[in-house]
Amino acid sequence: MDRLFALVDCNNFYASCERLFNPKLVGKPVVVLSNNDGCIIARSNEAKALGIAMGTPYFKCEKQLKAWRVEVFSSNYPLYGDISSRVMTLLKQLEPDVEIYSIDEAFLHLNKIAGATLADYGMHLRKTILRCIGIPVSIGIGSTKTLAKVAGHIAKKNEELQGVFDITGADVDSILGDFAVGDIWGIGRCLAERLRLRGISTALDLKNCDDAWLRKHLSVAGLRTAMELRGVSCLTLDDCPVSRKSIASSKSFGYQVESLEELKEALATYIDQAAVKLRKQRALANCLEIYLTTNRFCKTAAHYSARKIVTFAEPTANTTVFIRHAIPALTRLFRPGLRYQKAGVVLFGLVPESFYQPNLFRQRDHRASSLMAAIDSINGKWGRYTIQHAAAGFDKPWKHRQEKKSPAYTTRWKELPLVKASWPGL
DNA sequence: TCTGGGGTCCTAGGACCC
DNA sequence: TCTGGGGTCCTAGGACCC
Repeated sequence: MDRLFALVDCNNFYASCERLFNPKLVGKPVVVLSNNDGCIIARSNEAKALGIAMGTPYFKCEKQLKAWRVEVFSSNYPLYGDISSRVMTLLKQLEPDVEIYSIDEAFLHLNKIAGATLADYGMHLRKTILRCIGIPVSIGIGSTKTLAKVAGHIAKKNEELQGVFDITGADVDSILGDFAVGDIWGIGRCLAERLRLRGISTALDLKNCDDAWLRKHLSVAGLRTAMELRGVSCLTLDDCPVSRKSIASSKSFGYQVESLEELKEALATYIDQAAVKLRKQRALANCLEIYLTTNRFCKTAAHYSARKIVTFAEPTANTTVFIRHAIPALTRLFRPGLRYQKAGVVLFGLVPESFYQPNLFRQRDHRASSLMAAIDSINGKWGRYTIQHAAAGFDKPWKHRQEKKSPAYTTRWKELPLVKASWPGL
């Protein structure tokens, strides 16, 4: 029996999440901003129809959006994360083999079913998700992941398909001939431009390229993409989640920060966030990288960006150790008189907790891991920052902007949606 | 004034080894 | 004049993804 791939992609996911608990947004143009209310990262169909481009800096289009009466939201990750896990849980109930690819996409394995077309089955999945969760999805079906992605793209763009397209039953070459090379999964802006200069502008052109040429100019990844377009499956369904190889935390500041003290607070806060993720993954880090940067768009001052990697004597998940090593490194990178825009931390060289190798010359500090576990448990119960390192500061004035955030409807008791009912005659 | 954040993979080149 | 060969590991940088 042929195993086929389906890609389930939530339409305009963040904008759709905002609509779930705010039905007055239905039919209206909605956009969602990135962290720090910086750029537009999600748009409803109505917003797309107005010509609002993905990634536009908010400050450049704020007036225009107001004039068009576009509804604008800061990103609300607790909400999107929760809705995403509901969609994924439902998918796993409907199909056994599911790979969660991103917050709004999943790949599935489909089996050919006697008596029903794959498109019919896709339609059934789509309707079930819409009925149970309220999120519209597009579904693409193909013999490889890359072809399923192509099919998903077509399903989304062509209304008459009602959100589902099965490329296996279609004239693949004629579809690929109309499909821009830059829209292929794995071909980004740079490669698309490089290909275009060589006269390769459609997916069909790429599919028909010579293997040796592809290997040389686009590396193994490009060759693999072309193979997948030919129907040769090179990418498998990855249905057990792999542990991360690095954990990062960084954010732009709400204003340009000049003082070392504020940078220290911010960095300690980001370290704290990354360390919590690390411990959740039951892992230890061997290395930590810190970096800070001034505004790269600023034309009046030279851009400064610096980073420093610290390696530990033994892998750890202890926030105190991370902060103790990071602060001196930050102090060395700090240049007075500059206006810093962003700082961040990356924990890497991760190993599972169970792989911990004791240091011959040192005794493991078991009290530290108990302390971390206690802090995580308190913060888990009473909320983030209930207990924290003093180094992370308290007021955090440098924090990023989030001026238009909707409530955490599904993850905070205090922010549950209110339902108002009125009865005639009462 | 104001331009996101968090990941992965691949390659080239240098350092180093025998 | 002519300065090895083969291998590993690490890092930086570039490209991609959502």
